[in-house]
Amino acid sequence: MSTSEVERARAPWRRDAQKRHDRLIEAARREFAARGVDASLERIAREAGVAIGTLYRHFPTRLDLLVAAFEPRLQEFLEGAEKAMEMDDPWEGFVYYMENLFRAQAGDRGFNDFLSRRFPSSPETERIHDQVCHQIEAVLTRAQEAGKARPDIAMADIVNLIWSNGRMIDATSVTAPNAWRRHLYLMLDAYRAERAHPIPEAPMTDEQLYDAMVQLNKVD
Amino acid sequence: MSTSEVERARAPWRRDAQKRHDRLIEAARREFAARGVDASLERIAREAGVAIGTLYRHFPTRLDLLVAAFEPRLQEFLEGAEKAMEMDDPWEGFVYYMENLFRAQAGDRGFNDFLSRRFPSSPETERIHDQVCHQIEAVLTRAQEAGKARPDIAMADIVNLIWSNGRMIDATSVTAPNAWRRHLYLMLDAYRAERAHPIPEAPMTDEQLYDAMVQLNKVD
DNA sequence: GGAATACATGAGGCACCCCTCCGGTTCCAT
DNA sequence: ATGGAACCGGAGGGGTGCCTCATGTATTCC
Repeated sequence: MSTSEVERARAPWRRDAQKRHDRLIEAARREFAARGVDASLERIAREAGVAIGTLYRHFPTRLDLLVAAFEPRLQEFLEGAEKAMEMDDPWEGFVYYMENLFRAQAGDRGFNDFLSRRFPSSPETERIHDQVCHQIEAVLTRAQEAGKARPDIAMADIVNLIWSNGRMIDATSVTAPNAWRRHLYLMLDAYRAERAHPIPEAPMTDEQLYDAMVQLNKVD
Repeated sequence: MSTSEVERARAPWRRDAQKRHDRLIEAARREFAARGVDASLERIAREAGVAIGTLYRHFPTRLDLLVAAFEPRLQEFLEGAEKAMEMDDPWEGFVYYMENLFRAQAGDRGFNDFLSRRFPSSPETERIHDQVCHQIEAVLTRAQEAGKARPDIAMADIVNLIWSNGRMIDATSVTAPNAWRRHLYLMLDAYRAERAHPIPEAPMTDEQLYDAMVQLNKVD
């Protein structure tokens, strides 16, 4: 809906091209959501009732299609994130942020993958990922400065939670679609400042984190 | 080593067959460890310097090869588990069990997958998985009865940790090979009785858990 | 040493997937 | 209404993987 308006404004497209473009995005949304970011492009084209060559004409790379398909879910996520920042209680804000994040992962396998990985070849997705990292940093720091979140954790630990949750969702989305929520609240108990116990390993550095997110693209 | 002795005793094999059998298992160990349980069988055969038909002759299904290849790592894991049961302090035992478990996952991508999934078609692996579930149940219950582990958690929650850790390892094994340990100790803080806050979702049932572990075979 | 048997080989069928390229089609402006 | 630009289709080349089976080879035992 918002997509077609924006896109239509962008260029004076032929009407048939516009129609196929829209159908491709719809099919991509379904397939990515159901099968993750590695979904078959040929299948998406088939699903959209369009030839594979046409898909490549509209979206030269997988990431182009990905970005177009995730737009609405990304907006939804960012709105929730903004709300978290505005909450009075820093801990409540942190909890709200995490629940919003985990829910976004749970709703869409593609978006789940998207949040877990990075795609160095795409400046557009890199920008989005940087933004999310900054959000996490901010919401966590605020909760720490209020004395509610334990001070010995870092952004990398939250990314670890994203990976954890991503896998939980892969396992449970069919069988126990709300299981992620239990896991989240259990994890939150680990992040509270009260009675925290020391951790015998340092958090990952920013480089390690980045490389690890890229690594997930290679893991089958 | 222990494998070849056992196998040699099992049947009066031709010497060349024995040699190829051993080479296949070695190659399988390497490949499963590096690429997970979905590693290419053709590649394993190539790696072993053997034709694909020969692989299938020795191991009619992938699971047959898997079981043969994981034998030593499974033994290692079970020994650690036994030690955990024998520790005096129930909480120490729980921690030791979890660290042993996570370390086993970290050391071998195939074993990592193996612990996260179930394979309904193989009675042999089902037996192993049942055994692990019982161990978890025992070591957790003991820590709970001693008042050290929070009483509102269940075996399913530990399996969630297995999934979480499995994904963390996929992400970090190349980049930050000890990251899983930090995550574990953070998680342990969530399991302590003293820190517990209520959780707004029930644990997964046994059926849900089983189905979820099977589901992971289908997720790409 | 030779026959019988156990074993190994690898081409080949099938099913996916990625991506390109060019002949044919559709649309729109004139 | 028609020419030319924009667009589309889909065959095809290259790759991976699973698994089978007819054919050829090695070993063992007499």
